[in-house]
Amino acid sequence: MAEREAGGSTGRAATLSDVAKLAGVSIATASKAINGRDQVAPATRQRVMAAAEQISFTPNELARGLINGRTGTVGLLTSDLEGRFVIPILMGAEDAFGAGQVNVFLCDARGDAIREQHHLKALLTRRVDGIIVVGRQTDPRPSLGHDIPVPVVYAYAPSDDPTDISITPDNRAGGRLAVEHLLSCGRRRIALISGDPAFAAAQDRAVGVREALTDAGLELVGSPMYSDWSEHWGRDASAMLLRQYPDVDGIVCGSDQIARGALDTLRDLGRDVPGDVAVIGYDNWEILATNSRPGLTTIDANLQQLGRVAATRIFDALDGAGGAGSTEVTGGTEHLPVRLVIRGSTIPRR
Amino acid sequence: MAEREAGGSTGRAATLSDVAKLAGVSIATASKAINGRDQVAPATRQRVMAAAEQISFTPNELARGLINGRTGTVGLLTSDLEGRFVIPILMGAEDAFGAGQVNVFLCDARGDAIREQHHLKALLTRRVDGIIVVGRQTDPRPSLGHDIPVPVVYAYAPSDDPTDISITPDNRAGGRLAVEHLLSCGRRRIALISGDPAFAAAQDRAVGVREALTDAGLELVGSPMYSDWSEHWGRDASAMLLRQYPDVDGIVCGSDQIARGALDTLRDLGRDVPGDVAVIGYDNWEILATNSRPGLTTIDANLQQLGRVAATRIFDALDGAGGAGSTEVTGGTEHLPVRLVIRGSTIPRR
DNA sequence: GAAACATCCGAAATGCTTTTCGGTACGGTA
DNA sequence: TACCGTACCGAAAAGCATTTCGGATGTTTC
Repeated sequence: MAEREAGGSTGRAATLSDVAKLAGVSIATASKAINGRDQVAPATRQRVMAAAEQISFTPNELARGLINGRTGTVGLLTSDLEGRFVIPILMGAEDAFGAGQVNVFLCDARGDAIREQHHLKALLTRRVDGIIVVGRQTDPRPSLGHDIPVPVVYAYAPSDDPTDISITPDNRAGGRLAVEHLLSCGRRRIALISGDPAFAAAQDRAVGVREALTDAGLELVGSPMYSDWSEHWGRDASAMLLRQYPDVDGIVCGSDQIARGALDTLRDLGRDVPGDVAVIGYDNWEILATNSRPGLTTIDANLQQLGRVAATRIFDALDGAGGAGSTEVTGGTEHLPVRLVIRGSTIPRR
Repeated sequence: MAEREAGGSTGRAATLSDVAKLAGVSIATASKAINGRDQVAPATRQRVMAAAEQISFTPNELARGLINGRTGTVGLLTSDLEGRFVIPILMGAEDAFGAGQVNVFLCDARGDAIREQHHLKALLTRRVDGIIVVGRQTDPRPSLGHDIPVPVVYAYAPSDDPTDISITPDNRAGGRLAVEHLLSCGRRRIALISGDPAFAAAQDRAVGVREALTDAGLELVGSPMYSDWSEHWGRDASAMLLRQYPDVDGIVCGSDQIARGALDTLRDLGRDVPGDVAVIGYDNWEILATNSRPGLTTIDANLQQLGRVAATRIFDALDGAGGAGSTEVTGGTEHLPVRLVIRGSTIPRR
């Protein structure tokens, strides 16, 4: 009886000893042959490789991880329900090394601290090489603490503990970039509509906006308008803005959603974009930015790059800790540059 | 010298033998005590647990997986760049068993078959218990084949091989549901604006729409309008529609994006929604559906449920294959029910 | 007081790969 | 012919947890 191989879908995976037996060598030799170590005669290597191919042998990464202490896996801990931030960051982390070198466990804690602890424990149990914590705001979040046996990197949302390693987009530079672009489009009467003022993102971007205006010898039209990050607010705020300052010719929006709302209102009021008023958003949320009329110029946070850097920091920390050279991985918050994406809402197209 | 424990961030993780030594028992006893097996005196168990707690021991899941052949991990293979489908499916898969029981490797192939193969190989190497393949369309996709040593389930996009296990939302039922809802709102002159007719989703939903209308003794106003899934098309199509059939009182849209475009045009033309015309979308893409004016009634594909079912099928297949009972896991495409989400675009609010 | 029995614990094998180190065979040298 | 070096190969341990089975207690019963 034993077990049938019928479906092929159940056959126990081939092991190295199967390969060795088939090739007529010892397990040790098979291992060396497959992993390209020397100490193996070319003919023998050939034979082993052929055998491995024949029974489609793939080394068991579990056993491998057991030995060398590295699993080549990383845990991504998030509460980003939309996946808006986490997916690009994940792709970046995958890319940091060759494709398939590193695999990522994605864990969604759904904003629940208990669930986050569960996931954390599960990840440690699986011996991930490191953990990337992704928040959905750029406000500092509580640190996971320092009694974790693997490196932890905080991405997007920095840790509130300055000795942790954090990587976050440079919102201030983003604010500057937005204004500088509007200025280069010849705009001089620029207003700011942003989201919830309790968010660091709102504050930081506003600082950048102000700096750039000051540098140009200008001032903001009216005071910055804060409420929430929604399209509704974008619509309402821009209506108010235009009633009070009809000669505004540029609007910096704190998010693409707000910008969408602003575009809506401008249309309703018969203002031409970008002819009368140029509008710039923030986030480069494709679904919003590319479908608006006109397309939305916006600031992209380079999240993929952010993921790449985060993964790199983890393995830097590992190598630093293990090696004798002690490449001292220092904590602190690293601000990554952002990028301007130009579409029709600031520069006429076609 | 040896190595310092200073930071605490480098200390080699505790092993079972550390616990055993500390508790003054053998490794075997420590294992039994921690895993709640009997054959251990209560007092001994206490002692072991305390020791484990003290040095914060977590069992090495790699070693565990090596023994019992199950790793408790699942690979999620996708090309869904947006993460719009894959995130809910992932959450469902995580939920299928208790939190932290199953961890998911998320791999983004970016639409590249080569990269997909790389990821597939990497996942097998890591001895995942199964693989969920998530497409971004409901059109059948090429099967990964049958020479994979673990169960494979195709989610959202079914496999083109009918002997594979596929799980996909019931688009036809969705189409019916949309029309039935409009009918229940008293609409009788209903039109359909959908996306790319080459997509199965477009066709299936249209079939459902027609069926429901026929059942009610009605016909579609005009012929179904197909082009792409964008807001632009939604705007243009609805403008054309209203020019030709000014008395339309209900529009079924093939996606939320199209519906957004339609809402835009209706506004521009001074039609009241839902007073004059009711609009219903498809997908329940929150960012679009909740921010429109009015909020968009739409069909939700229950993706989280889909992920849950997919994960369940994998472990069913595993148990079926291993067990003697042979719970015969048959292939085929399973259509999961969808759900109506009512907002202001069909029923006046407030 | 001796035999039968239940209880609890530990040595050792298992799963799979890597690595070290000792061993074999062969060609060449004195 | 006796010896040495080289090039290959293999036995065995290590890495960690689980499980089986035999052994060591202590308890009950006749």
